[in-house]
Amino acid sequence: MNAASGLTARLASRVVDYIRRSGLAVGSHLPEQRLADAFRVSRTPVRHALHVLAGMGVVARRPRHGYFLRRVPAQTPKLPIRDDAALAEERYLRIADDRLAGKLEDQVTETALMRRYGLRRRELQRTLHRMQREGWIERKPGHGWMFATLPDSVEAHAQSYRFRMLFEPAALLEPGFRIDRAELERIRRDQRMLLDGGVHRLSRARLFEIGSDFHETLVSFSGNGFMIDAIRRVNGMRRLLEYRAKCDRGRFMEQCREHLHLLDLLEQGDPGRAAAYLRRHLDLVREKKTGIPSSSSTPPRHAATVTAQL
Amino acid sequence: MNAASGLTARLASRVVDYIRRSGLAVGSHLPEQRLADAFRVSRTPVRHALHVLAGMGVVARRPRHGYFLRRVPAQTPKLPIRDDAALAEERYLRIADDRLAGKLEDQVTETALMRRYGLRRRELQRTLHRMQREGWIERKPGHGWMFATLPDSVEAHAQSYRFRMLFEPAALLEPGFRIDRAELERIRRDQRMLLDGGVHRLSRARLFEIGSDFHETLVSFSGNGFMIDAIRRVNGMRRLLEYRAKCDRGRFMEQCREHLHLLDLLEQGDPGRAAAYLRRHLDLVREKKTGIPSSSSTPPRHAATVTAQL
DNA sequence: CATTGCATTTTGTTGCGCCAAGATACAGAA
DNA sequence: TTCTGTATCTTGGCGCAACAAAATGCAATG
Repeated sequence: MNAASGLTARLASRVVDYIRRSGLAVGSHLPEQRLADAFRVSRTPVRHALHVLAGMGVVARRPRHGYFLRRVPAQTPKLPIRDDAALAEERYLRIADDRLAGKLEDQVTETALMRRYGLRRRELQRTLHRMQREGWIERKPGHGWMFATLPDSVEAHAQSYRFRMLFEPAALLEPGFRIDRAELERIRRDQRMLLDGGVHRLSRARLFEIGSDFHETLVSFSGNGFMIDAIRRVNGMRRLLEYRAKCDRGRFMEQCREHLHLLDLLEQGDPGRAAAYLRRHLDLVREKKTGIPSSSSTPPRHAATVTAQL
Repeated sequence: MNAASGLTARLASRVVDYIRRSGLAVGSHLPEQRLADAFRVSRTPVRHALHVLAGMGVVARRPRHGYFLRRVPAQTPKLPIRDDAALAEERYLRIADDRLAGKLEDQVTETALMRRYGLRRRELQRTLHRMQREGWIERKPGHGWMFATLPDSVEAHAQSYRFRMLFEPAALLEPGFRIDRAELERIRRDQRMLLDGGVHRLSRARLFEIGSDFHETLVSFSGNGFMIDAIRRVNGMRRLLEYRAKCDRGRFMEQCREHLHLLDLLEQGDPGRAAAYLRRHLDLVREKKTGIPSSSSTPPRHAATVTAQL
């Protein structure tokens, strides 16, 4: 059973999800068209997915009758996915690491990179375009690419936190703010897991991911597409910015506790306090990361003037 | 003299700029290598650019001696540019317009669009990818694309202004805030020109552009890359959002006056007041565009709580 | 020796055709 | 009917080759 095409693998996972969610009884019939409609695809890929699941013993096929549920799969939906995204990520990181480690010149050509990393043009281009979007490489006017002088890590960090402090707390106060219980529970579980030893067990990359996801999920509750977009983009640059910063796992646990407290505040239905708390949280992290003391030392006149308009 | 390749055209413009800026005397020699170094390209495209300029009478060629300045070109650097970006924009708008006018189904395939608009795959895909980034179309799992249900125009508008009110005024208070005199004068001239009848003379598209540019330039003074990115993205969606909103040219002139006043405040070196003014300006525009009254009617408790942390 | 003129090499884009994967249509079984 | 099984059509990704554009090297010139 080879890894199948992207879609069939993804569908297989989604079908498993669907089964577990819908609480179907063992023996239930799984009509192809029903699933196809649910997932907005045609029957063909659904059929392939079911074939894969049959191989895993989740469903059984009765010729001329279709597929039937055989056992509700264990918690893990299993991932035999030919993980394109992960491969792309790996390529990205390989180049990013080399660049940040000073192993790549300021100016490079595509073919040189293709040779060096054994990539095909398409793959490389996708990676370069991503970097371009993130603003740390740009095309030269003629041929080749040029790495932008990396924004000074500390200053960029400070900038990102000042930006976040503006809109993340405000996101909690948006008129469209609605908590998605399931999502909230998910990020709460993640944070608990981190406190429960995960901080020391997981890779840095994974820690980044969970942290980013926490804030992204909160902002997504606001329903404000512009803010959601903003937090995504800031998060997209976090890894780059934090690459050289050391990872203080002690401080990280503190952050988790703050995250959990924030969730509690939210659930108590007081978005005002939650927002204020989030703001202080961000300010603390900012101070820790950049060493620049809180802005409360700057004359508060400006801020007061601005917010007086509220 | 055909439109030449993108780079040569762009170079031609830049060379003209360079000539006008450097105040070279008529008759000066323009060594290819010097220009090539200045623009970070090789001599080849520089030579092509000079050839084009020779055709326009800006420079003269003496065989075996190279190119010499013949007359310092008039104010306008002239644009014989085969404007790729503009073509892309046109394609984008053509599809966007049709969609917004309800002429396109919710689900479409690439080839259908290619036929309908006579585009090549590459061109279409670039357009679709842009739309995807902007969040109003997405791939179906299998084949084809699906237009997302457009965010309700009024609500999206309100969201964008709430977002802008958070960070645009704050941009003026960023520690790295530095006014670029030349840029400031440029946008001031633009606004004056609008007041001076431009509002009624120019196309809607051009009005959009000048308005977007005004705010983008202000935010760019902050030096905060995240905020600059944010305003660019918000502006990128403005045209789409305002497509169906009527264009009130009277109100537009009022906006221009406010813009000019804002520039005055900035020049007086009081960013605090400028920020406050900008915030009120945005709030007024928001109210005008969405009909939703100012948020001051909502309990100010939240805002106060948040900003108390400043 | 700096610079042009020209030839050659390198680079990156575009068009085209192929093919796996998805959509669709239809016949037949339950 | 409703659903499966199967055949056929369509879509869109991928690699290759050709081409245009840019870089590079070198001889010739003032």
